[in-house]
Amino acid sequence: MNNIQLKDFDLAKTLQGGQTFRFHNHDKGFIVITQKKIFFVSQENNSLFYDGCEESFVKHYFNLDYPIDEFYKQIQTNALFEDVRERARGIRILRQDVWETILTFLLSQNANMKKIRHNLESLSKKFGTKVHYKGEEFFLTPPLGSLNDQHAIINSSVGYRSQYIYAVNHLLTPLWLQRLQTATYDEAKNRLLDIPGIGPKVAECICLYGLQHYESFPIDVWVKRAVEDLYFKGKEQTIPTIQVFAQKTFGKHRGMVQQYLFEWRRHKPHMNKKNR
DNA sequence: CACCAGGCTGTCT
DNA sequence: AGACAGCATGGT
Repeated sequence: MNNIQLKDFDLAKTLQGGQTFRFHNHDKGFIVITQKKIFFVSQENNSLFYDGCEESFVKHYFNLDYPIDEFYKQIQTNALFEDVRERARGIRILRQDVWETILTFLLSQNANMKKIRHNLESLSKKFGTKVHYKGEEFFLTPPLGSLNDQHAIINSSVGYRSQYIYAVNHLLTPLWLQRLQTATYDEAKNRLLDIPGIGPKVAECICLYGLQHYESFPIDVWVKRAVEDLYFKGKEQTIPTIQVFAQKTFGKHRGMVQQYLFEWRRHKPHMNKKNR
């Protein structure tokens, strides 16, 4: 088994934090599935073990070269609460394939994490390549252009999102994706908003997880509640208000802060159901 | 049974 | 510009 020495990284929090949904527990670690690869990772203290892929891929995918010290310094001084920092310490923004983030977050709207996972598994079983790994059977994430059977999509339990999946699959091209990757944050977001089924929240997720625009700040119900709880005395705010607040308060790398807030709010004891 | 989930679209003010 | 129902499905 190969291994990388690192610090200030938490594999479990990074994988389980709602950025990707295609991983399975395996042997005290995880089997991670993408469009082109399936690999194993586990962590013990400051060692990251991996198998089935190159070291360069692991470093890239888990964003291990991200300037984390600089980020820690910044959040010391920008009014991010101590317990949020401690709860989410070690999280990184994954560097995922753009198409995979488009597919993933089209399937994420008005669903919970378990449902999103189910949606992706279901589509992968129908359209993804079957692979065998460590004695088990898996299906890679369906690539762009492979989701051509509208009836099969409708019958895959993704609900009303099926129409968006079918449409985006033949609307987008490799060239379009390539241009998206060289666009600025504002350009990229606007182009994504032209796609049916992609609104502000999903566009922000794609910009952050698929294009590494750290100034994007996706606001879902959890992040919204986190900001309202911590900075507005629990009083409800509109999403544009929170967007402006985040820009002013959290700076250029507010995408990371967003990930911290999501992690913190989702695990806040006894506050994750009724009565906020 | 009702309500919610990493929301978006169309419609009506 | 803002409010708001409707949307498919699965979980609680």
